[in-house]
Amino acid sequence: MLDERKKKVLQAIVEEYINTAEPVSSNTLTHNHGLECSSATIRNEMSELEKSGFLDKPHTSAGRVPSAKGYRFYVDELIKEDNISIEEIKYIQEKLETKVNEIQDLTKIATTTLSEITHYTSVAIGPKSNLQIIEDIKFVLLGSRMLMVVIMTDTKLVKETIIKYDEDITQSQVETLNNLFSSKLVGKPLDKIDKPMEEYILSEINYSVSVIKPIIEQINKVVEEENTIMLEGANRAFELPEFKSLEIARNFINVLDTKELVVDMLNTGIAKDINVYIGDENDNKQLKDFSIVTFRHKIHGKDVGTIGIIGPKRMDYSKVISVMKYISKKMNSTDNEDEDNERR
Amino acid sequence: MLDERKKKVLQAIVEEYINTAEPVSSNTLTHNHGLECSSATIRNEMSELEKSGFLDKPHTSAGRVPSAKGYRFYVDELIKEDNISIEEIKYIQEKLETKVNEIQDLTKIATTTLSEITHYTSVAIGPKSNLQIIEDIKFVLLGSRMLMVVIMTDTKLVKETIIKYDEDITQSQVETLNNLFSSKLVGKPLDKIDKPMEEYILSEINYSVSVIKPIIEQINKVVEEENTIMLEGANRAFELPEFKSLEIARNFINVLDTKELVVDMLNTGIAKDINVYIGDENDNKQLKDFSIVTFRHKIHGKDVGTIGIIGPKRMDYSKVISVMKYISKKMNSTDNEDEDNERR
DNA sequence: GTTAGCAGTCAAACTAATCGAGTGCTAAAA
DNA sequence: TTTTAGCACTCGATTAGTTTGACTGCTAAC
Repeated sequence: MLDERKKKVLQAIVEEYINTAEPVSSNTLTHNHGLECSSATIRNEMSELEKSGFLDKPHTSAGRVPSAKGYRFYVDELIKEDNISIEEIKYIQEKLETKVNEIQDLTKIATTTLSEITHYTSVAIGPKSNLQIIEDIKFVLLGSRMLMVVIMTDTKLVKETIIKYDEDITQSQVETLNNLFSSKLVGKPLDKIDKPMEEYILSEINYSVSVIKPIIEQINKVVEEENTIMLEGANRAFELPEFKSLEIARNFINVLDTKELVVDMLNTGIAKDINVYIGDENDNKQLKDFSIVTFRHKIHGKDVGTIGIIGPKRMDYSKVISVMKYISKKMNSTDNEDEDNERR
Repeated sequence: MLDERKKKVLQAIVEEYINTAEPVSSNTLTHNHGLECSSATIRNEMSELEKSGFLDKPHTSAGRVPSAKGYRFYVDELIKEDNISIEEIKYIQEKLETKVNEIQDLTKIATTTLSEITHYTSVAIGPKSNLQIIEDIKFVLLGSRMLMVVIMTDTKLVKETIIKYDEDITQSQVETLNNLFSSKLVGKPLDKIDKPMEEYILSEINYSVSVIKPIIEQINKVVEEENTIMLEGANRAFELPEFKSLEIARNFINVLDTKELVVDMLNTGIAKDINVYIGDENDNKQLKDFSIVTFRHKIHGKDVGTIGIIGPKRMDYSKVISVMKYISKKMNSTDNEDEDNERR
């Protein structure tokens, strides 16, 4: 499709633009990048690249900037080597080796590290509830009138919720609840308790509906609830020249402030190890000026969360992708060790 | 200190500036506010108010804007009546009557409502740990290798943490832990477990240190941990004309993104029901362009959290303070009902 | 196919001129 | 003594006009 030199020119333009945020002129390329030809030749190449839609021109007498198509080609075809330093690898290793007890903590660490190294804003959410299997469910009485329900899934995600009663709950009631709920729900997907199941549970138990009802309500509520969103380095975005535009800044804040948008953002696209959405490839209009790169963290092949980066279209894709690849690999290997431990 | 007319003029300027965000001229006041004198007279008054430091002038041929001292006087002396509508009262009542099981949920609702009504950004944090008394502590085994510790305090705040083991934990171990820890810690302040106590616990128990150590570590960690920060309506700030200045916008994001700053912000000043910090009254430089209004939510006279508003210096103090007063009153009365219930 | 060279383009930077909202002062009126 | 009308003055904001220079695109020679 594109001959070797055109590829080189495109690559040089993308990389130059990523660094400087200024439209790239034919001259800059002859001087700085190892292209063995004159600016006139480069102009010809640029002109053709523009015709085929890889480049845009802000106006006649400016240089060229990559179009969405240009970035896409760059990401898909032109990034070859990993762009990650030994120091960065060491730093990531160190961070990810921190001992954690809950997956959420690991996700948090990964999200922070990702933002630190790439200097972009990173976000993360947990897995969809109904993809998980309930592995254990326990009731705990706090004081005499607060009852906590704790649910653990096969991915070791722990959800808890509290019900407050107007009358005392006895320890023997708690035992009964423990037995009943674990016999009925363990092994089932973490999902809303449906009517038949509710009826069944109610029929099985010999005391007040007023105790059981709120429990089921609360479980359904906590299950439906989207997982907490983790957000790191939102302030870093403000260092970008792109943020001089108030509209862009506002869109950015708006997106990050709207839970649904972030969830959407992280949930679109499932196919590859690492997903890249460039500018208007995103469905959401407010995201048109941004690019998003995501990956899914898996345990035993099951999703336990999605971590992503949101930055300008002019994002340093090669760095972001490399770092993400490494973190993703590292997180999987950590899981495997755990798995091994558990099997021992 | 200030005669009646000067007060009137100052009040008019503050209110006009709050509405328009434009420097206020002597003319505007004669036309719109019930001041029975000419613009010349007002100019004389303004000039004197400026000399005594209540007003600032952006430049010679602009109108006047209130200085920090001006706002302060306005807040302390000139706001008389409540500025809250029946609709707003109804809305708040409705929201705060939502049945909640945990205080955090109530705090969250209050924070959201506050932001919705005032159109400013609101933040909240929980109480300082060591001010609370442990009322119950329970251990729950999840699966065979995950142990959850749940602590409830006298303010009904619930903290939980998880410890992951490499070997199985038995149910009888859990019982022993339950007995030991509740006998030792219930009634004590929610604080780090000190060395002597640790020694004592270790000496009392007849099985492996490797089980106990991580528990104490985790408890100490979760106790030290600052409470989650709740943040509502950060995007609303971007509607303000003040945010045209990139520096201000960046400061704002920076503050909200730095946990320590938000905690600081909410923790300074404890004296009054409602605390107002105007511009550089704040210690932190990054807050110099903002004002902060906070109040503490109490149960049985003990702090259970601080809720605050952060907005421009040109904040609608009368509205914010009125709404906050009402929410604060309402939250306390809700607590009292609970208290009554519990005593019944 | 490449390149030197030159005309043409256009945003950005600079300059000058004008406008007008607002003050401060003075002197007369109340 | 206080208030007010009136006028000169100030100074940022706006507008228009000019220059600059970083680009491209084309042409013609290599």
